[in-house]
Amino acid sequence: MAETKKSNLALVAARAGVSVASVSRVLNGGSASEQLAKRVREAADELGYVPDASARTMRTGRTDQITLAVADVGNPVYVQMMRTVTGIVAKAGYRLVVSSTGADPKDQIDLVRSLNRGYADGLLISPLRITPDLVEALSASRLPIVVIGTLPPEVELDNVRADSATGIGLAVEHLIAQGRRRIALVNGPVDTVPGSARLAGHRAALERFGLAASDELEVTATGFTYRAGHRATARLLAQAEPDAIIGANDLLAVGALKELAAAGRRVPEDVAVVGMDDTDAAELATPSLTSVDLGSAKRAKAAAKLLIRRIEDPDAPVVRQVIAPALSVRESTVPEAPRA
Amino acid sequence: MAETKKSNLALVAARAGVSVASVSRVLNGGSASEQLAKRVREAADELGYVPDASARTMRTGRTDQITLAVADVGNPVYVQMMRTVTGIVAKAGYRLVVSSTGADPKDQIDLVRSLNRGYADGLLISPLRITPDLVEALSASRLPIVVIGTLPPEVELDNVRADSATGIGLAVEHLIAQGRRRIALVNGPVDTVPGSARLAGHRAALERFGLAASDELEVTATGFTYRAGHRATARLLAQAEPDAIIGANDLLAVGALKELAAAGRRVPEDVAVVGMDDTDAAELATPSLTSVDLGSAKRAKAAAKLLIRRIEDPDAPVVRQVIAPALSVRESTVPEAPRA
DNA sequence: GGGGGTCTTGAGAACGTTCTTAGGAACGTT
DNA sequence: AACGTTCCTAAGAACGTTCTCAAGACCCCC
Repeated sequence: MAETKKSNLALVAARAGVSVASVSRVLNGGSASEQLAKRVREAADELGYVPDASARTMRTGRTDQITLAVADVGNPVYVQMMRTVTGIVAKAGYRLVVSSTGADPKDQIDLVRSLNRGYADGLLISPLRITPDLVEALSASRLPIVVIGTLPPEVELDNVRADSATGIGLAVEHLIAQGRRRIALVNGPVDTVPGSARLAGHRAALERFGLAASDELEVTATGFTYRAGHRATARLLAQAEPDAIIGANDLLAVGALKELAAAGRRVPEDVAVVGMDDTDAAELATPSLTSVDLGSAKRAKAAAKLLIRRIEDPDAPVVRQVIAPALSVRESTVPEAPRA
Repeated sequence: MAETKKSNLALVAARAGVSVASVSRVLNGGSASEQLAKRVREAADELGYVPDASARTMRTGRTDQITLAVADVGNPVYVQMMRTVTGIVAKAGYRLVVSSTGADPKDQIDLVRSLNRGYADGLLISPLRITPDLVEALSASRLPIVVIGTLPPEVELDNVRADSATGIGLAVEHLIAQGRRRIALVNGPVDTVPGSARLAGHRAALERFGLAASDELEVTATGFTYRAGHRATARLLAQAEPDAIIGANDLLAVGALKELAAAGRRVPEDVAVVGMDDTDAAELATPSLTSVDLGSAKRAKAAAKLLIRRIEDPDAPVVRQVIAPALSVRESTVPEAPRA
């Protein structure tokens, strides 16, 4: 069947002895006589015809693609989101393309701008840092956009966010129930969206339960990575004697586990550890990691649905959703945790 | 500046009082008088002009995009590849889009076919399973393609592969040097490219060192995941008494670590464990995992360069590269492994 | 048997860009 | 003063598709 040469509607039409319009109609399921349809399909097969995406896009204004922008493909929480989103958009007839932007807001701005060239019908973005420039670029974009993460309240964009504060509250409550009192936070950079939210959440939770927050119990890692968590925990142990550590995400918490082991502290007997995001890394860790499920899969799902709605109805009212957190208890906080 | 309405070259040209051709020339760096260039740029700014990607693509035949198809975004080895590739293609002026296909060859075939519609200028693909249909689709594609992974020898495609057999040889050699004799393999599905290669490599290595290969020491997990490794190792321990376990990738090996801990075996004292791919997961594990570096970063880099070359010179001779493995020794095989 | 309807098909415009071709102005040379 | 060069700019075709519009064929019913 398939010829090697690139073919187009005109060639197919010529071969079938019909007009270009008819070929297009047949191939797109329009009405046509059985006889003509058969001739067209045969000709298309023989020529190995494949429609050209850019020509179709130019004509229709649609790409049937949705872009998911993630800051760090190495973070398992984004992996979870990718998996969820892929399924949802595929069901609605869109292809998902993933764009890894890096942590720099400049790259994200470039991406948002470039999408205005018409690479995709919509954008799902979960920015690590929200700068005024980024907000400006997002707002100015012609493209339907749904932001996963917290936005300034005045921004008129569909938005699904986690509730870090409540999530940390769950962790603190659980730790206090286990008799812990010196509950430290190994945070990521505080100029990021999750970093600032988790710092505030930590302080609020301690206060709520009548524990004094102290600078000693808060350390800031250089990123949301395993290695950064490792180093930051070393600093923490040099300056304080926590009996519990909350990592601002699972990777940081795993880094803390590592450093605690190296420092000869037993987990959870000497120090309990809690992660956040409840990703595969939490289950995979030794001991397995109690983790705050911030609903990454639910967030991704809600965001994807919101985006599809927005694409189909650009004038729909702006929706802002908050996903409630939950706690997954594992070995790192209770000696006799249930095993899978 | 930016108007909200979508604009095009004709609008810019009208506003600047010049022809469409001149606007295009100015914006693409062609020669033009300073005066005209200035008028054009001002008009473009005022209208918030953004060129349309599909129109440009239709005219030029280029998208300046490269697609990377990965079977499983959750596998850290692909994360490593994505990171590497992003940098290389960006330097050459391409945008990278990642497509997550799932393990089903059918999805991969769909992707390859759809790319013939002109979504990208080239494809980087690392198939888990190579079926005749997939080979057929890859060969029939008009698009420049580089395959990361082993291909049937008759396929005329640029290709970069790992050397699993030698890699497993390194692991076995190292384990034997540590006094191990009953060296088991926790493999992934054997109908996959890496699965079959690693099974063959295991048998060859045992034979080479004068150890008898036995079915008891080989178990096959349902996938290359942490959970599958966990379960498969449980089966292994029920049927044999290994003093060393090689996981066909790091996730399987981490699963083995977990199961060994649950079964009360000490690592590395009772059982040594080696992973493959040398990903972040190996360093993150407790104890940290000795792992065979199959050169995923190097492979990705070489493949990206090959693809760019192929795009720029479609008639270049077919290149097949093999990346040599290396062993990263950590705590899971030697009691006193060096710590980072 | 004629009028009005439905159904099938084709011609051609349009989407927004790039690039070829060629016209005209300015300038230098003979 | 005529001619050749060079530079700048404009006109218009082309990429491949979809979709509107109109024309023709056919059928039904009064």
